Amino acid sequence: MSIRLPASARREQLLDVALQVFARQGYHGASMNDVADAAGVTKPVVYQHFDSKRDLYLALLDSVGERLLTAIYTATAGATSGKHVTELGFQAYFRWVAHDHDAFLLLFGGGGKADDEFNDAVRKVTAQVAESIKPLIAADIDPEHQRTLAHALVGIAEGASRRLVDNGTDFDPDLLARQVSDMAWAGLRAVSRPPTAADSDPDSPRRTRRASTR
Amino acid sequence: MSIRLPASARREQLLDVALQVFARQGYHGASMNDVADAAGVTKPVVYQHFDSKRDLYLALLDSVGERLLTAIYTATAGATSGKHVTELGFQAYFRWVAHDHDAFLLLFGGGGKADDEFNDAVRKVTAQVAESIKPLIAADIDPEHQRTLAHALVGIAEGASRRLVDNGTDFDPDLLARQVSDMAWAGLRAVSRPPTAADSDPDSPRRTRRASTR
DNA sequence: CATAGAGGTGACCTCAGGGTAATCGTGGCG
DNA sequence: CGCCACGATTACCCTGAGGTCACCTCTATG
Repeated sequence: MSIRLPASARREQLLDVALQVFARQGYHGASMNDVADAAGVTKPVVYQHFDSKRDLYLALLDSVGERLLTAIYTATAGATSGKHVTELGFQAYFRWVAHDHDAFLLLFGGGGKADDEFNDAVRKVTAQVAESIKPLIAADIDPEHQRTLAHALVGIAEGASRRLVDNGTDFDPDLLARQVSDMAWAGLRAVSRPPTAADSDPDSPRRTRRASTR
Repeated sequence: MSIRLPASARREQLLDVALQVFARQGYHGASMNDVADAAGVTKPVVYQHFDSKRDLYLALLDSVGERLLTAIYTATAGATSGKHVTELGFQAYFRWVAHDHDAFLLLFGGGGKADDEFNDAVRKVTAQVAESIKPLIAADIDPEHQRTLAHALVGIAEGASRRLVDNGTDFDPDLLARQVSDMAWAGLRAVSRPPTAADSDPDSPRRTRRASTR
């Protein structure tokens, strides 16, 4: 038999272990037995703490999403300028990825289930991140356009992270944040300002900026 | 019994139908019976054309990835400037998403399986897109940094698309491409040029740019 | 019209895996 | 010391789904 643990500790351990297992093997690739084994315990124990596999997985998604969001919120709370917010935000994101590797895989690793409830949990996170980004975007453009750009920025973080995570190489999140936020901030500034001569392209004359995405 | 089709036509139909089914229900959520039913046929027919579920899914990933890549390659072939390439590239991507909705979901919708072979198929696509983007990035920066930015750009397209696809709203891919590529191109230009006074932030003094991500 | 072969089907096998019921063992408390 | 309650286990059920086999049916062709 395994070491006995008080219920609350066991529950925490199960969440920890399940995160690893699901991150590595995906939702379907991981059986409840796998989770139990990884925790050094048998299946019914898992069911004493979580009603179902879904339940366990949702609990994980929530807790993991929460961690990312608070990391970003607290990191950017003390920022003094748009550029500063951008860099600190990316920094928090990449630190989270570097530190909480499995959490990133769980949310964005693609091992999930095509399930409305699961999708919602993930989308809610990205949407909230995007929302926290929106203030950085020039207020004089169409809100729909703003949202598009905000989600594009979230995509930047995801795209840069995924490559490194998939690659398996360790990386310096702070350096990454500088590299990426430099680009992102420059891009953000540009959308609100009239183009300079250097930006224009002789082959595609400047068109008028329309108002809506739809 | 269903309408009889010649083998090649049936195979094409199965690929078509399977794309829809897998895109909507995910790899695990869709059974081979579902695919067969959707094609108006029974399971053994599917197995006459594909050795296994994996086989079918991989065939789909390949064909779908191929479509995206050629769309981008042909679209950007005639471009005359970096900015132009950027816009045409995004345009091709977003048009692909708008037109081949299910293909996007299959590759990036997260309904996949946490499987090395599947991941490789998807990663190969994003890596190739990133590779085609790399020439746009200032050549005077570290190659690893270049790759990071290239993948970040791919992330932009993915992030912007995912929101719209998940949302279910139709969108104008060309408008989207303009909005996004404006930002992206401005960002790309900035990383190669020394920062202007307007870009600097009094609270975070300019640091020296280091060379590597590792 | 007979027949070969391609296209298609119903029924089945097998097994992984989610979930449960009954039981066991042990540590703390009266 | 005895016993209760909580933590854990063994053994099981049962459904869903991947995959296969033997058989059927239609159509083109000589």
